[in-house]
Amino acid sequence: MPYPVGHSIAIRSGIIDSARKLFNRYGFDNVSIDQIMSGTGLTRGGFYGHFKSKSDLYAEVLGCFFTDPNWENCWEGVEIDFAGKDPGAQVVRAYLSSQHFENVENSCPMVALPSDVARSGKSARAAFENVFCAMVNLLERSSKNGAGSRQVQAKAIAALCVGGMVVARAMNDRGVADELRDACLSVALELGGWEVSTHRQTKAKKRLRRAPTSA
Amino acid sequence: MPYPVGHSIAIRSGIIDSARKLFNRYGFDNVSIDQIMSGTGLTRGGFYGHFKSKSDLYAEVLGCFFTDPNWENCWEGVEIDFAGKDPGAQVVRAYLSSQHFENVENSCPMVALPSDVARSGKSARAAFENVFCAMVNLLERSSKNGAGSRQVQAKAIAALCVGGMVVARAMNDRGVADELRDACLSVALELGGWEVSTHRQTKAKKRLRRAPTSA
DNA sequence: TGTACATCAGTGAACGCGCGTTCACTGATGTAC
DNA sequence: TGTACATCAGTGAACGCGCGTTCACTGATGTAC
Repeated sequence: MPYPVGHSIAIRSGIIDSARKLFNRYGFDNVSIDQIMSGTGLTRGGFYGHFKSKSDLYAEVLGCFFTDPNWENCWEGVEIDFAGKDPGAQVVRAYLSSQHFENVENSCPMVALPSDVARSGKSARAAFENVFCAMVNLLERSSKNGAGSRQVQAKAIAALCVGGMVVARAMNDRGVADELRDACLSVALELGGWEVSTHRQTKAKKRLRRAPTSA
Repeated sequence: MPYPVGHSIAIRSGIIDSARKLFNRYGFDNVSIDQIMSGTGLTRGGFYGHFKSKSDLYAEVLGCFFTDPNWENCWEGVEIDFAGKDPGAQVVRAYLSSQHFENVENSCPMVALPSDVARSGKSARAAFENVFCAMVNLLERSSKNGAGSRQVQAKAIAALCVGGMVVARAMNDRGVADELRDACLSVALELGGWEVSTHRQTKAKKRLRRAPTSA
């Protein structure tokens, strides 16, 4: 069945999507073009009809990862009401949730690929920085803590979220990892001046998949 | 000059040392045996006189990274007086110092390789977990904060240290990275109930190299 | 409506390169006599 | 002390494999007449 319904653009974004998930799971350097193309149901030769080279794809996925204007869409499976009450608290809860912990494929790339990015070039690091700063800004605007500098607190909260998840993912014992997430969550909520709810499990709901956005 | 002074053990630990630095810099998967052996002044063939395979070396370096009983020796360039005043505060200052930020080769592997470890097997993750827990224990014992659970605080402090550094390393702008380190430092010191000194630059002193320990 | 041709996305064999691994060889050191 | 041999760490050419990339080919779709 060499000619399915969709046309070029759909296949192209399918390749990017396949690459995104594989990168999250195996890292930037451990994914072959064969694997990526298999993920879309095609063979390796077809790849070069859509991308000039592997590093071309690399750059494009990075953009998709990090420079989406709705950065909250970068990591999926989580729904946040940005107009609702305490969006910062919602972000923190969702970020440190067990859903996000388990969903490696659709993880926030800051959690899945930080050391990979640290070894990468300027553009990757700049993109990472943008996303982190966007997260910090959101947290700062939503903060309710009167004591001390809100900006400093927001930075620490973001570092707690990302760092807590990165470390939790690198652990072997799920129980220890869960305790770490919980500890980071309660301290982060306190730092933001948000209510520490009794039921720790976040209210984040699974979404199926975001609709494939244009661009 | 094929036969320098040292004998087998010295060369073996030289290989491990070379690998350790290269892993810190390029990640587990981006280092070839050629590179490792070049770092010791030998050629690739000689490698297999010391190790059964590349994954053998991998496992051994991991042990050297993470399971050293003096985990503080895992990351170098920093001197901490564990019998002195507030060793926890010293660790936090040293961990988030610009020296540690800059010294990628001798970095704490938790900062340099977290996503690599997350993708690795049980043993790597267990080793990572041990080091992190050792850090948490040290911080907990040294904590002076009376409010709330010290264990929860210690976990958050450790996550702030590791996470702050991981994120800072993945950024492009040095100034933004420095601000993040500073923010994490002041919040971490507050969480531990330690004095936030006015001069932020840590008192950590460079050491030349730790003496090659036996085993 | 039907035929012939152009287009074009995808195929899969093939190429080149890098890297892990092997192995016959080298040459210095240590030892037996 | 001197000679012959064993040992042994390291050398570097070679092998096989995986992967990025190329390219001639295939076969379905669209279009001209």
